[in-house]
Amino acid sequence: MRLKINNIDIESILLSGACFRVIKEEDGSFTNILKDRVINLKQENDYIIVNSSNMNNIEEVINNYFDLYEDYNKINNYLIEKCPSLKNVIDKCSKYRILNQDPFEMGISYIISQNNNVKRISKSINEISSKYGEKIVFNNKEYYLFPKYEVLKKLNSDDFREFGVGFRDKYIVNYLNEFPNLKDIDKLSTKEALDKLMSIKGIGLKVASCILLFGYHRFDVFPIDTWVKKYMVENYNIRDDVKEIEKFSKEHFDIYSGLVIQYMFHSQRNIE
DNA sequence: TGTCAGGTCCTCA
DNA sequence: TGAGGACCTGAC
Repeated sequence: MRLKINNIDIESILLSGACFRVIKEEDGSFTNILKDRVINLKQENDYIIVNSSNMNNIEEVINNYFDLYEDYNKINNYLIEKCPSLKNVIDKCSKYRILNQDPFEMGISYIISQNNNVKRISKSINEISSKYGEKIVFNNKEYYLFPKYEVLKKLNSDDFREFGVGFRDKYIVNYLNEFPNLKDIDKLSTKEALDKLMSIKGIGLKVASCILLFGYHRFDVFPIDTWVKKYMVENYNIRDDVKEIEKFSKEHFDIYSGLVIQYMFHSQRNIE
């Protein structure tokens, strides 16, 4: 199926580091495992060619996944008006979007991400999925969906240690124990939601922020990591201090701080 | 062989 | 209140 898309670059979005299960194919397309299906996408200018193990509702699935219902032009114009120095970085990221990904999967993925690198994070997530996720055969290859909560909640820390997650094994178990209490998180204020996530031992500010930004689509959190710190220190002449960066972000980027920080991370890692 | 990775927790001033 | 070290592990 061929779908019209507006002003996005799927390669830079999928390889931005927020998506741990995407595979870049030799033909330039991308195979990715979503919550309930495997998709293969190839961008040709303003169109993407979509193939999937499940074509049901596919247009809506793609539009939602790439956040195409959100008006980023409007947000970007608002940000440039509020903070003109952002124009440069926003221009570089005009085709970037925050993906709508599964909150449960994001929780476990970002717990695994702490003090870790993308290659190893992906390896652990793929191995957990291969052992406990539903098998999908697509284009004559086997893929595995991310396992359901009901399956993973039966596991203990030793079961997770098998997948190379190291000391994070018990953090994952803590998260699984608390996950049922997170179902109303959308109703909480951002601060309440962060506090709730951070009450789980093994989830700090950075991981909680990533879960809210990438799993719950909260644009007003601050996932400040080493890349973002570097950018802010170099470009805004502020101290290498999370609290100071957070204060600055809130003042200058308002309810879209998380998006701006992601733009900075994106431009710092992929462009400069 | 040592260092590092998109952090968090714990201990100790 | 915050600085500094420990923590799993595999890639380079």
